[in-house]
Amino acid sequence: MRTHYCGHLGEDDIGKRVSVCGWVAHRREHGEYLAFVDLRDYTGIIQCVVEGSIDVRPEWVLCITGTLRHRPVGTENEYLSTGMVEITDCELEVLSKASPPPFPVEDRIEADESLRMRYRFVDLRRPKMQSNLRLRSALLQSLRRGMVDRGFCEVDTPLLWTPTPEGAREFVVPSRLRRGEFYVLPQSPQIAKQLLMVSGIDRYFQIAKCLRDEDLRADRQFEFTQLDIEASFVEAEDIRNIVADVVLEAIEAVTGSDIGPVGVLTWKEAIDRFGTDKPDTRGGMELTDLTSCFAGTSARALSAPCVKAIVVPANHGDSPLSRNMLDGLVEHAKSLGGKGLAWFRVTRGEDGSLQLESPLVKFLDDEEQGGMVDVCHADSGDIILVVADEWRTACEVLGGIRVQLLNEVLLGISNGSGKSDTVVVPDYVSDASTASKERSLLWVTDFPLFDGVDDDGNFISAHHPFTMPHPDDVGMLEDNPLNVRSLAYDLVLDGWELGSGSIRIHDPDIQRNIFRLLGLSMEAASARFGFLLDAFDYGVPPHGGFAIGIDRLTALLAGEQSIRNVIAFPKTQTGYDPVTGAPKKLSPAVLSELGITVRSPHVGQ
RNA sequence: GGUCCUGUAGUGCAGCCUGGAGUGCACGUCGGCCUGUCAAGCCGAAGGUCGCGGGUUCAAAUCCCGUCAGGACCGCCA
Repeated sequence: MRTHYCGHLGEDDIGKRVSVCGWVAHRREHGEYLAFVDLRDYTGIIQCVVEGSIDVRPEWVLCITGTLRHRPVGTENEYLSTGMVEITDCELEVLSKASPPPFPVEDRIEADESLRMRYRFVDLRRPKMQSNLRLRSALLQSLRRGMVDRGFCEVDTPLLWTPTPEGAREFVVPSRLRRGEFYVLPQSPQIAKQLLMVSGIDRYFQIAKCLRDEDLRADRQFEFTQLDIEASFVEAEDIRNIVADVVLEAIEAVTGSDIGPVGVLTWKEAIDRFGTDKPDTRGGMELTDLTSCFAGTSARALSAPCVKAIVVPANHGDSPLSRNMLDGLVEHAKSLGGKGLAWFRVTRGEDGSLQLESPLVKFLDDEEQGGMVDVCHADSGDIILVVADEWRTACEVLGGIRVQLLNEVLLGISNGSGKSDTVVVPDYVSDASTASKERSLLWVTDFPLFDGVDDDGNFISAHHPFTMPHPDDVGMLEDNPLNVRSLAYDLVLDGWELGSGSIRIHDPDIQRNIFRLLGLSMEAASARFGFLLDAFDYGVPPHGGFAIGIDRLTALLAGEQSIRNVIAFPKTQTGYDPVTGAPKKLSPAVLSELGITVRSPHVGQ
């Protein structure tokens, strides 16, 4: 049926009789004797010349057979990859007619997202979405190749699984054969892959679907894809090197740019300097510590165990933020859990000295004001934003403000889908290269082992209960557990957490101790994942692993702000699938067979 | 569970603050004209539950309350 793809035709093919298949992108009729049809497939668009009148409409599916020739001099189209040639003497076969599409199949038209979701099959025809899906495919292929080349063995693990202790809500699947009992869909293949280490698989990987019943976000869907990795007889450094190599290779393969090497920050440093455990190190505005400046301050707003600041640089000597924007930031700080946000405008007084303007200035003595300006290296026109609180809260609130400023106010990051006003069908490789620019790729290491204490006084795993404590800190497990670091590490790209991993506990004594601190009795532990503990009795190698979020990596490389744009059929924020209408009610017969009675919502609460 | 933004013709918007006839723009659709366009051009036509419900008012797209849907975020979540 087809001899060539539309976008592949070029001057080398001139003179050939060709057949192309695709969708009508545009049609231009010039009366009775001349018409043009632009036919589109995923590779691009080719112009076909029809001498006579035609009856075709946009998005009809055609097979066009004709002779390829040079376009007449002066009619070439430099914006089209096939713009030097055209198909003439066309025979048109209509393979399928089509209703007018609900929105134009072009990148340059911004269609409403809910409409795009409902007609996803049309949306995916758009060149940008095509390039996103193909970028994802190329990325997966490269990652898989990288793992296989390093001796990793791809193993499938079950989707019908058992509850595991990772903390996220799980999707539940009723059993028909064992009425009243349930499977859950895995939040990750974590325990399965640890079992595989006991089995001597040595190096495992899987491109795995993970399912978590948690609220959705721009970077979170119920179901997402991870490159899941586990290896035996390794240390954290080994895992990190493998992951870094594979990821850098894959990024270079699909974008053409080498963004290595991968930086390293400890968790404490990341929080201290950037106020987040997933810092985007681009854009400056690191956090400055002002605690010592306000050690004995009488300003109640700044009297706290920790005082942190960021300096927003002057914009051509002028204040970078209006009063309105500052008010917005104060609100944002509160929504992030801060008590507030203090701001100070730095100005130059009549005598040439730097002065501060702020509602708080009257509460600060000269030494405090001068100290703040000095420590911040602030200059006229700058704005100093200050949060005073416990160390972690102060850092994290200011970190959230920093992200807000970098994303929305200062950088004005484009979403990458806004196209220029050309008709070039973007080639996914070159498009991704354009989007890559400068990147911030780094490891965050030395996470705390515990995140805090729950209401019952038990410690909460920061990662999961099988994470190995840092060997240097094991002595603190009894006296000072919250300061114990773990052998867990995250990979962070441009401020997005790309993945995380750890060295696992393989020593039963340490594991028992951790369970105890987590408030998990051995009975409770063995009820939940006794099969893993059993397995560990039969010869467990030291092991550790990692998991990389494919959706996020693809979105970043594609220049997309939401992973929905790199997933073929995503769900909305309320978990609805606009294409199929899922989730739906089940018939009483089906429910009965499963032994399930549905209580209507809002009853019995 | 919460905060914020959006909802007007098939599509993308303007109108809303400051109430006065569904008021307008562009694209698309349909019809006509047009032999080198490429987001073709020109002429004409059709196309509306202003998301939905209630309230205020002589009068509501506009103001108020509620609700639904989509989105961003907090909580939650590797």
